[in-house]
Amino acid sequence: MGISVIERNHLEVLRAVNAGGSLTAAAERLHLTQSALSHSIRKLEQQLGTPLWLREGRQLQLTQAGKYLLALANRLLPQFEHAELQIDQFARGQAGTLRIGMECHPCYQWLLKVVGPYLGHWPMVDVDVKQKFQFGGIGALFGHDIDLLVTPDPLHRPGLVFEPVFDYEQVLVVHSGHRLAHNDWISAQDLEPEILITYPVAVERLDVYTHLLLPANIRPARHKTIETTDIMLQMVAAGRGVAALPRWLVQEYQQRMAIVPVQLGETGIGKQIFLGCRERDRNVDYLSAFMKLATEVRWQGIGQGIGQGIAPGVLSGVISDVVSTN
Amino acid sequence: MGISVIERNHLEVLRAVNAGGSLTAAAERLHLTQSALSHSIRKLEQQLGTPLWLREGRQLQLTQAGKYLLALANRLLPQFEHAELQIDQFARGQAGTLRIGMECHPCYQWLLKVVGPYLGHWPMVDVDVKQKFQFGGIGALFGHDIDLLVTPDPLHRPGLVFEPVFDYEQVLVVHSGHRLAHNDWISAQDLEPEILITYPVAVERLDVYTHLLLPANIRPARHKTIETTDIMLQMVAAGRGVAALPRWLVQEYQQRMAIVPVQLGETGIGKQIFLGCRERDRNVDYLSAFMKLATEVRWQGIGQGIGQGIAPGVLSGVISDVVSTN
DNA sequence: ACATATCCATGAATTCTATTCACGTTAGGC
DNA sequence: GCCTAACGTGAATAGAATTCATGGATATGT
Repeated sequence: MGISVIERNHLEVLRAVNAGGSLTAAAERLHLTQSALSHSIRKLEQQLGTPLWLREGRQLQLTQAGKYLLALANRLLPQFEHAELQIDQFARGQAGTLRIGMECHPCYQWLLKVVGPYLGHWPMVDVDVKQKFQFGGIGALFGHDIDLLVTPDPLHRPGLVFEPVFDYEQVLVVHSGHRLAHNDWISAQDLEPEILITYPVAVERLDVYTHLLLPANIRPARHKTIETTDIMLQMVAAGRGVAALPRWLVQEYQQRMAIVPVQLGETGIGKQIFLGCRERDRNVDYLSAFMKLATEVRWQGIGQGIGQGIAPGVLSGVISDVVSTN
Repeated sequence: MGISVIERNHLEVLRAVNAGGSLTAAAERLHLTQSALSHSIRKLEQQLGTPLWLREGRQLQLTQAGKYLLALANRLLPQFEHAELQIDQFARGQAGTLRIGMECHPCYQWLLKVVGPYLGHWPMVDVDVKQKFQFGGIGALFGHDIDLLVTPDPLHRPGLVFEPVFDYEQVLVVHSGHRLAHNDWISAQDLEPEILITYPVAVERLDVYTHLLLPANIRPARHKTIETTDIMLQMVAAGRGVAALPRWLVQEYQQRMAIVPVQLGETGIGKQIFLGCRERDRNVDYLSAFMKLATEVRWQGIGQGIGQGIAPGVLSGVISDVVSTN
């Protein structure tokens, strides 16, 4: 049983040197003398039996072992840091922070409806929403970057649990004066001359494509991507293109914009959104409470939409809370 | 910027106390005095601002914060430990250990054909095969428990890369005197009176079910599960049941056993096996070399089978090398 | 080419931290 | 009620990590 040689400390050093570029800069970051760092590094290298940097002139070049440790540092240090925050919350009598990841753009509006009541029931829990993941939502769950994942693509695997939280219909949104505005439904051919606006994600994740366009082997005249739902709908209302969004979402905006939802395809495109978490976390009370609440909200008005809409002020207020991981 | 308070050290304490049940036992494990532990724990608890254990009489009960840290320890410590081993290998001039995970039972025979040449080309790389995963193969990849995954269910997600490595046909194996032995193909109805032998995995992962039985809503008379391919085929050869396996595998055993492969379903069941790794690792030379070699082996005789079979001795010899994670 | 500013390494001195030792306290078993 | 097993505490000590002072090496600018 070899005793521990790599300490958290060492990982901090690797990260700092990498970030600072030089030993001296790293020392500064760590509130240490350059000398201290030099000593500590030398000792570590001695214990490991291999150098971590090649000293080329006054440049430090990571060796293979060094790169390996740096990767480890980037992986583990965030977990240490988050653990400290979490424990600090425990210490203050709070239950912790629920980090929710979102893989589906328009679900944000739905999430807000759940988060509101949730925060009321669990005053000692903070909620944090993340929307960008280096390794995708699933990776973020496995990597403990988030605790819950809202996604249209569940993945029933050992270690993860998904539950459907709501169903909706994906429809085409067009300007109310649009030639397709009064169609019963839209075919792939109907879209051929159109400008299609979508979120900037891979085509495989866009249902208009997978369910309608790709099977018919048809592409719209143009395909533009826009990040935000609001701007997207502004474009549609201005007659500058068409978009595919959940029906309930369109209905909420319909009050104040000249837009119309139209069924996509002969049978319509049905979608399901899932909420997933790590299996181990199922007995974390404030987490399972969120899942329970989320599944209950399902029956409470999504799809009826109009009248339950959220005031724009509230909406944008909460949106600004969103934290994005690089 | 709060400075680090949780150290690897502390995680070791959490784990040791949990394993030992008492402070004294834990101290023993850590080659420390009980007093040292007590001091160190007190300091940690002070810094965190919350107790990690409730002292109930002479029993230690983990608090919420303590449980949280214990989970962290169980997650992070193995990574530290593996990193130390890996760096030790770097230090000895070795490239490291390639940890291959397997999610498909019969692929083992295929893997052997790749590992042999690979070990020849990369004398400084060790290979380790793992077959059980707490969180499934994907979880093991994300959690850095393995570096490569052999699986029939690839998952194209950001952060992971999969490549097909070989195709094969899944066939029914029956005793050569079996009533179905000379059928052109097998229908779901044909299986109804049979005893079906499979590996002990979920029905959804068995192609006989997903492709044949479930669609027809038919179940075989009995369903037995057996761990090992050899015993499974012994059973089949003894007329005690039928099984579904890759055609090439059956052909290899056919030389020394009275068994016959028969096509499953009218069109046959085609399968593809994939090799996956973390995207970041793609530029690790010895790892990408394995993937390259694996894709090349595809054309070299799998499916022709007979004559290239592996001698039973070699086979079982290597099988015993398999390391299973709890 | 020379001075200069950076940057890293080293050894001895120092400060700080972890560990031990010795003892006290508490809870449960017989 | 006494004995054992287990944890807590304070002072003493052994052992680390950190600093200080310094020197050598390498780029940069004039």
